[in-house]
Amino acid sequence: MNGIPRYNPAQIEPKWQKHWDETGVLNASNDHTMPKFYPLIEFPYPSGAGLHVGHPRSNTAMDIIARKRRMEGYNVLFPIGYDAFGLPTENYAIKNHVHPAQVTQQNIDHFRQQLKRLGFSFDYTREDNTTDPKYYKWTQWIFLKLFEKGLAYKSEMPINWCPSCKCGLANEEVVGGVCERCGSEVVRKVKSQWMLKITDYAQKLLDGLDTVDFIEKVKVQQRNWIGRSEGAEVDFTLTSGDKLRVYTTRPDTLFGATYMVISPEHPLIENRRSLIANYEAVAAYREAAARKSDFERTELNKDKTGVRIEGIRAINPVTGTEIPVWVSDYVLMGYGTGAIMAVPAHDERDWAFAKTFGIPMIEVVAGGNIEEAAYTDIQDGVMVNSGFLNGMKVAEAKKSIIEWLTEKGLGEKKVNFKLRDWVFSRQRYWGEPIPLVKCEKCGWVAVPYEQLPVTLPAVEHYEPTDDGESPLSVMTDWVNTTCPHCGAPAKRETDTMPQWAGSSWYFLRYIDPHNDTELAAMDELKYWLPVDWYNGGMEHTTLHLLYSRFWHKFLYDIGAVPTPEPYQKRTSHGMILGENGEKMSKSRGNVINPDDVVDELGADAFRLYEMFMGAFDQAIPWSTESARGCRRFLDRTWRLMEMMTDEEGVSADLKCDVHTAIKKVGEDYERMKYNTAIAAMMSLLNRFYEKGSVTRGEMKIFIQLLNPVAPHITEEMNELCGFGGELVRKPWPEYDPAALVRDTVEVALQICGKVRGRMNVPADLTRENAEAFFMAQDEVKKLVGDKPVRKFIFVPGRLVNIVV
RNA sequence: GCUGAUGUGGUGGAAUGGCAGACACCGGGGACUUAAAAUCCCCUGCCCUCACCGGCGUGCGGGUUCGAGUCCCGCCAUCAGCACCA
Repeated sequence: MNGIPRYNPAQIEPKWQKHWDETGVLNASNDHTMPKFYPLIEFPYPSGAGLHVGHPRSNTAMDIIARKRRMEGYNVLFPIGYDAFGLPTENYAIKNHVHPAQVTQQNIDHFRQQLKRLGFSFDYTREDNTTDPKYYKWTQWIFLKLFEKGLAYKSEMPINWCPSCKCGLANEEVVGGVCERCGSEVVRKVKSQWMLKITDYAQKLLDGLDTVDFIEKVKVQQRNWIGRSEGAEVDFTLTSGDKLRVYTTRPDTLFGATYMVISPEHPLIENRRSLIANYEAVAAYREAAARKSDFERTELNKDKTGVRIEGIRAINPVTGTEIPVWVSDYVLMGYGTGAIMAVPAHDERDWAFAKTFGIPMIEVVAGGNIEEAAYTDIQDGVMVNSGFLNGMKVAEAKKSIIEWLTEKGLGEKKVNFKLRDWVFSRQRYWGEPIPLVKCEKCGWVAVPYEQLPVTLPAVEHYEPTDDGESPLSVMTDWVNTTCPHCGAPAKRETDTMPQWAGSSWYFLRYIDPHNDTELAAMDELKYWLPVDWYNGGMEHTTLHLLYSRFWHKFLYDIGAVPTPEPYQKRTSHGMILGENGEKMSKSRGNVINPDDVVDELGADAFRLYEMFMGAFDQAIPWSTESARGCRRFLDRTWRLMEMMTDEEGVSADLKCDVHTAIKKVGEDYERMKYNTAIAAMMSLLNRFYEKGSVTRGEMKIFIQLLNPVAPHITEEMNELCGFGGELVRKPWPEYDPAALVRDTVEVALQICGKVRGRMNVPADLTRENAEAFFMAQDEVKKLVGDKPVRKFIFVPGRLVNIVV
C-alpha cells in the first residue's frame, strides 16, 4: 500500500470520538429482544484535580469487555455518571465563596471531556449526577421508604466525631482512629443521629454472597465485616442478687470460667454502686478508659489492664463456684452484652489477662498445654473437668450445654454480628436533604412523596455552625414549615445524607435515567438487572459495596426491583503507584496527569500501557519509559500497512500463530489477564515482522483483536485499508481448533530431570510408542550411553525424561 | 497481635507439577545518516571461559516427586486490611 500517512493519534483520536458521539453506535439500545450485558465501573467523584491515572485502569478494563460483548452481539449498557456530593467540593466552596453546585458542574464538564478523550465506550446519554434534584428526588424517596418500614431511626448515641470536618462519621469511615477524609483524630461525641438498620439485613447480606460471582477476597472481607458468630447467652447470678448476662461463642467451656469481666461502661457499676467496696478505683478506671479514643484503647493495650470489683461476686451456674468480677476495657459495651465469662485456659485474651493478675485456670478441653498458651482448638479437643460434658468433643459439648441451659432457663442459643448500624446524618450542606419534618405533636413526619424532591436552599455560608449543626439550620425560612400531618408549625430536618446514599443505587438510575414518575420502570429493570460485571477498588468492599447491597435488598423486599442482588460479578483492580513505588499523591510529588500522557503518546498507547503494565489486580508502579514502549508497539502496528499483501486469507505458515492468538487474546480478556493478551498480540506482530509481510486476512483479524484496547488506531486502519464498515459493528473473530495443532513440536530432552538437549518430534507421538522412538535416536543414545534405563517419562508436547 | 496477599534478572512482569525469565522497559553492539532523532537487526540472569563445555540460580531451611517458582512443613521480609468481637 502506498501513501500511508504517519501515525498521528492527535488527529485520528478526536476524529473517531466525534464519530462515536454523532452516531451513538456505542449507546445501549431499547431492543429488549437482544441478549443484554451490563458492565459497570464505580462512577467517579468529580474532584477539582481532574482524572487520576487510576480511573482509566478500571475504565479501560471494563471498556475492553464492553466492546468485545458488542462484537459478540450483545446489547451493552456501559454507563457513566458522577458521585458529586461530598466534602472536597464543599470545602472548596467554603474557601472560595462559590456555590458547590457551580464547582460541581465545572468539575463534571472537565471529567467528561477527559473521559471522552480516552475513548471509553460509555453511553453518555444516560449520565447520572447524584447532586441533580431529579436524581436525588429518588434518593430521598428510598430514604422515606426505609423510614416508613422502620429501618431509619433517630438515636441519641455516642458517635465518631471529626473535630476538623465538624461532622459525624460512620464506624466504617474511621480508619485507624482518624477521619478517613481529613486525617484528624476522631473523638467521641453524643449526638442525635439518623441511623439505618443495616443490621436487620446482616443475615441476608451474608446469605446473598453464596449466590453471586464475587472474587473470593471480596466475599471473605464482607463475611468478616458482617462477622456472624454463633454462641449462647448465659445468665450468671451475682451475690448482689442481679443476673449478669454474657455472650459467649464457647458455651462448652462454661466449667472453665474462673472469672468474669464487664466493660467499663456497663450499667451494673452505677446500679450497684453502693455494694462496690472499691467504687473509687473502678470509677477512676472507667474515666481513664473513656479518655482514650477507641484507637488508643486498643492499640496501646498490649498489656491487659483492669480492676477487680470488691463486694460483688458471681456464681458459675454449672459448678456453683463463686468467681470474681473484673472491669477491663478489653470488653466493649458495643458488642454482645458488654460482659463476658472468662475462660483463661481456652481464650487468648482471657489467658493473657489471667496471667497478668494471677487468676487460676481450669483446663476443660484436653489436648493443649495451658501453662504455655491458651488451647483454642475446636476440632480435636475432648472435654475434661466438665461434669456431664466429659468425654465429648467440643462441637457435641456445645450442643449439649446449650440444650441444658435452655432447659434450666439459664440461657439460650444466640447469633451475633459485628456489623453495626449505619450512621446516616451529616451536619453538612452539600448532601441530600433528609426529607423529614419534626412536629411538636406528631413527632417525625415524612414529607409527602408528591412534594419530593426537598431541594437544597441557597445559603450564604457553607460552613457547619460552631455547635456542629448543619449550615441549613440557620435558614429559618427553609427550616420553618408546617406539619404535613396536622398542619401545625414544624421544623425541617437540617442534617443531610452521607455521600454513600447517592452511590447506593446509581446503577439503577442508568437503566431508566429520565423517568419522572418512578425510580426506574420495572420492565427496564427486569431486562437489565442484575449488573453483569462490576469492577472497582478493594477499598469499597465494606463500605459502598455492602451499603448498596443493603439498599438493593431492601428495594427488592418492597417490590421496587426484580432481583435480590444488584451485582452478579465483582472484580477488583490494583492501585497504580508513583514511579518511585509509593502511593501517588500531590504531597509526594509523584502524580502522573493522564492529559500529559495522552498529549505525548495518545489515548490508545495510554490505554494499552495501563493494561500491559502488570497483573490487573495488583498494585504496580507507573513507568513512563514502559508507556513509550507501548506507543512503539502501536507505531509498528501502523506500519503493518506498508507490508500488507493483497491476499485475503490467512497464510498457511502463520495459520497456527494467528488462531492461537485469537484463542489466547479472547480468553485472557475474559480472565482480565490483559497483560498476557497484549503480549500475545506483540508476539504475533513480531511474527509478521519476521516474515516481512501480512495478508489482508491476517490484518483484519489482528486489528479486530486489538480494537477493544486501542479502538482509535484500529478503526482508522480499518478505514485506510478499505476493509469497509466499522470494527465496533463487526463480529469477534473465532478460532479454528484444527488450526491450533502443529505437525512437529519441540520437546526438552531430560536425563534424570536435567535438561540435556532439545528435539523436534512428531506432534502425534503417543506415550505408548514414545520410548521406542526416543531410544532409537542417535542424540538420545549418545546421552544415555550404556547405562540401564530405570524409568521413562514422556509428556506429549513438553518433554521426555529418562532416568538411568 | 490477628487475618490475607506477595516475594522470580538492572526494572515491570510470564510460566495447567513438565524447557524458569514469555512479552516489554532499561542497557550494550551494529546498520542507515554529513550528524542526530526515528527505524531496522543482534546481544542482554549470575559465575567460569577467548570460545566451547560446564556450574549456580524463583526470599531462607527442610520435605514429597523421575521432575518443584508452583505442592507440604518450619522460618524471614514486604505490603494491605482489621484492631482485644467474648
